[in-house]
Amino acid sequence: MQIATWNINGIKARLPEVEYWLKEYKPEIVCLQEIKSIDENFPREVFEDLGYNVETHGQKSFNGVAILSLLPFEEVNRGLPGDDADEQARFIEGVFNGENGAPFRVAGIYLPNGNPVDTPKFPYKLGWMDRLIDWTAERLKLEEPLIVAGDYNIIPESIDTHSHDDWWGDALYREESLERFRALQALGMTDGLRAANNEQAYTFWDFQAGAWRRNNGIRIDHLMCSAQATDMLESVEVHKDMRGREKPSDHVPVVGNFSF
DNA sequence: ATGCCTTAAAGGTTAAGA
Repeated sequence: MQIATWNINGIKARLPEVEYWLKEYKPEIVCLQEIKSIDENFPREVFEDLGYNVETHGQKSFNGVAILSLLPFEEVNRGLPGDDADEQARFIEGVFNGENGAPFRVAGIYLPNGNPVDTPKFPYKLGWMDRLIDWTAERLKLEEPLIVAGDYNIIPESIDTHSHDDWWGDALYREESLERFRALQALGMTDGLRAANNEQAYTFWDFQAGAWRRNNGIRIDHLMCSAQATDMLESVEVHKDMRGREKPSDHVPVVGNFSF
């Protein structure tokens, strides 16, 4: 089973690319971020025609997440718990039944960027991560396969950037952010690509300054897996080719191949 | 990079992104 995450940077502009990619790879479950659309305007029929069940958590203009699934949803939850005042659409969770009938969970997240760090955006990011840690700790008690997939806006290690010095200090790559990412790992969530392939692979290249041409990328899109999911993880592919196409997103799909 | 592009949504520009 292929479970994927992709920050598409606007469904309206990216629809042809997403459609092409779904037809090419037919992943069972896809978490999309930055749909930049309200639920009513999300082109769900396009995906339903391809056999996907569609659940969205959108908002006007910015953010917004969705899950596309060839499997029926047993349950859907929207919004990261822990702050009723948070109106940003950055979290959606789906529960599915595997081949053996046992449930597994996939959450799609768009973790706040947090820049600039001297503005409220940074404490918002840290608070969001604290809530994600709390939520993850609760879910892990279920001892189910759990995959939290998404744009984490976190560079885990120096190998995940073309330049440690250029990025260190940025909200994506500094102590306060990384200590929370490590807290997720300490709970038992495993970085899928590092565990399965352990290779350098960027998932984002800026639109500006020839970042793609110069391969100035960073790895910020992750498949974090509970022990039960990691046991069934066979490989992780980063679909780098999608960045070189006609109207690309600045992120590329990250796809996990699981044995369930 | 003091945003060097690209997006959405507005509205003849602005805010946001990482």
